[in-house]
Amino acid sequence: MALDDRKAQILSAVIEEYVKTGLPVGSRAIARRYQLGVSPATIRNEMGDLEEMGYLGKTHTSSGRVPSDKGYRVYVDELMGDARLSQRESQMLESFFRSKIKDVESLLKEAVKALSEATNYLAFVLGPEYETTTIEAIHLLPVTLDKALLVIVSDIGFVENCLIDVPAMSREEMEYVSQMLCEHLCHISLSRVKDKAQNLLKRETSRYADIIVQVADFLDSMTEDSESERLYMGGAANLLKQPEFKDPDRVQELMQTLKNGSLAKNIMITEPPSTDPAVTIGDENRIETVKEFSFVYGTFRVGSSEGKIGIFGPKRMNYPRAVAVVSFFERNLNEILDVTD
Amino acid sequence: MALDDRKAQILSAVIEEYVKTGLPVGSRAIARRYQLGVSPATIRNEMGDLEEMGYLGKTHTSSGRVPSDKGYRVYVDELMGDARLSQRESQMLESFFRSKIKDVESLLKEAVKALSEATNYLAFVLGPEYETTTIEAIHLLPVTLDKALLVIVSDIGFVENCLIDVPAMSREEMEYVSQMLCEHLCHISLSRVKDKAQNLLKRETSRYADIIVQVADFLDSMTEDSESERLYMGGAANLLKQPEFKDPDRVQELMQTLKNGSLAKNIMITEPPSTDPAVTIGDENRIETVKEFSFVYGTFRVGSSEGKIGIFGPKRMNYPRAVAVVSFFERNLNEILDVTD
DNA sequence: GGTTAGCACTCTCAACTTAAGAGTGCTAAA
DNA sequence: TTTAGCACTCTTAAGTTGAGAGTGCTAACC
Repeated sequence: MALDDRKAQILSAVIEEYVKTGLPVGSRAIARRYQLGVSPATIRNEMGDLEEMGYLGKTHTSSGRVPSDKGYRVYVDELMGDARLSQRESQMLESFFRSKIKDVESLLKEAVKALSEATNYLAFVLGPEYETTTIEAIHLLPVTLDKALLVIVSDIGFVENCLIDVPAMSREEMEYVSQMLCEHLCHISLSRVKDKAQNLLKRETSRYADIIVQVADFLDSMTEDSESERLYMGGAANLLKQPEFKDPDRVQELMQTLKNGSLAKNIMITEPPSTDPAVTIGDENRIETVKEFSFVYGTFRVGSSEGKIGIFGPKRMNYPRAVAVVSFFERNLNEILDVTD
Repeated sequence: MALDDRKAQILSAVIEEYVKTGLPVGSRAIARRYQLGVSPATIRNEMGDLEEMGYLGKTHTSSGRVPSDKGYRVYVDELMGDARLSQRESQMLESFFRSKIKDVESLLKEAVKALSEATNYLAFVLGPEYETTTIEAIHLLPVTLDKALLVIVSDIGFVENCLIDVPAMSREEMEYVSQMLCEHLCHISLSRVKDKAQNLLKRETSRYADIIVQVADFLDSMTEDSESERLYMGGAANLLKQPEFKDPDRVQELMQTLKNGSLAKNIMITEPPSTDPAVTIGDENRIETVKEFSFVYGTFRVGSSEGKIGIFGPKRMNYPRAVAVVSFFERNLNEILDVTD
């Protein structure tokens, strides 16, 4: 049985109604609120068909209908229209983007905040992968007699720093060490720079060996905690507003999910349908704990690597709007990161 | 009526029992589980007295007793013993502290994480105040032709950086500008450095004026968002485990409280009883939204200013342990920050 | 006089009952 | 093919009830 026009209309109506209210949708409600020109009984028959085809489900024998994952999928892919941001809203977000360009990291953090507020779901950014980024500059700056500040700038604008111990040395000498480090380690991807540092260490048995060891350690720690550190989240409290979280056990569960990095893992291992922004719905996700949720996310490029920005929320999500907003952020991020690069 | 020995024992017993179970405590339970050598009826009489004195309350006429804020207070001040961390635990935490010394900011973040895990409450650090810290060093580093990295190191080891636009200039010239900035702005507290920058600007009408403006802007933004940025929190999910958060509305409320900075505000305006660590209980707190909670926090000094580290949880808190753990963190933080300074 | 046993009384909580309401599926007629 | 009608199912909220826990009071006890 194919999805004829009327079935499509009814499916859309059920989903939109369900997204709005969170309650199972009955034939009456559809007939009343959507002018389809047929009686509840007819709609009932159609809904029966839709259920048989797997697009709708029931919570119990005599309840209204609830969309299934498959239902959401066909809705997202074929039925729903494009939502557009209001002029006012897109202007506000636009000016936000203009004002927050300080460095990549804080830009991404601010974007998360804005995205979560714009959608009322949890927003996240999965930062660009460290492995493929390269080191742009290394500097050593005097702080006190025996401490120096090591600053590492990557090609994508991330700046990391830490204090290291140094033997007492003159300004010029420190300058020289900086130069030396830069010469050997700059413009090399983070995944390979560690080996380079090792090599450098072998040749250099002088008083700078200790410094090189500390630089290498720091480079290590940069890539090491990348997994969790690269993920920024914001607006978790938004999720609690959803009626699906009336149950405190589920809240617990959700918090666990957020903490242990399932979000990031899921995005990395779930093959999204090839839309942009990508939408993965419920069971399509690969990590068990997020199979009750949906993702909408886009990709942004910065330098030679890429990151993701998107939202995470209940399957019962306003997809047209979610797609529109995420798409907006994706576009703007790409523009800005391209320019400032 | 004074708190004689037996009343004190019974009050302690009620509080400890209530902290354990979260349920109102009856006279039977006390008689059974604590060997006080008297019958439930006697305990009942004593509990009646304790209620009249304001140390205990009831949830309804024929329920067991529940500690009042005043009850907790006298318990914390006079009745509870000192808890000690197990050797194993203090060793683990000790070694954690040794391993995480990278820079002040990440040390504090890690401390929050560890503290929340050790106590199972929400942990927080209120970072040292920016206003009173001074600038230790300013550096300008070339990144690309028309961009430079501005790095500002404060006396307490915080490092902030941002990218700024610069006219094309030689290495030496940039070095010179760095020097110039440092000469005029270093060793001055952040609250006064903005005026200095203004002065500098008046004299300097050359091509560096634009740079100085950007530096001033950045200094501004550093102090500006200090309020919220200085507060690190961790372990919010822990709170959800508490039975008092079975009710989703309260969870909502709590999340709101955490988001809008009530924690920090409360600590700043609430006069704590002069113990160390400080403990403020329920109604003693000044911000309305946290009057159902307790704080246990200590002070650490770093450079010329100070910060707070502590936990936030329900009034029904294991105070002996909370005090022991927070005290441990406080001590260690002070030691480390004193040494690395 | 402090302590205790006994007992009536209060209140909560969980289990059960009930009635209203929403929704379905089926049948038969239009 | 559509629709009206109707019996049936299931949920939900609002009582109802009984068991259990706890109290306060009184009177007896040491």
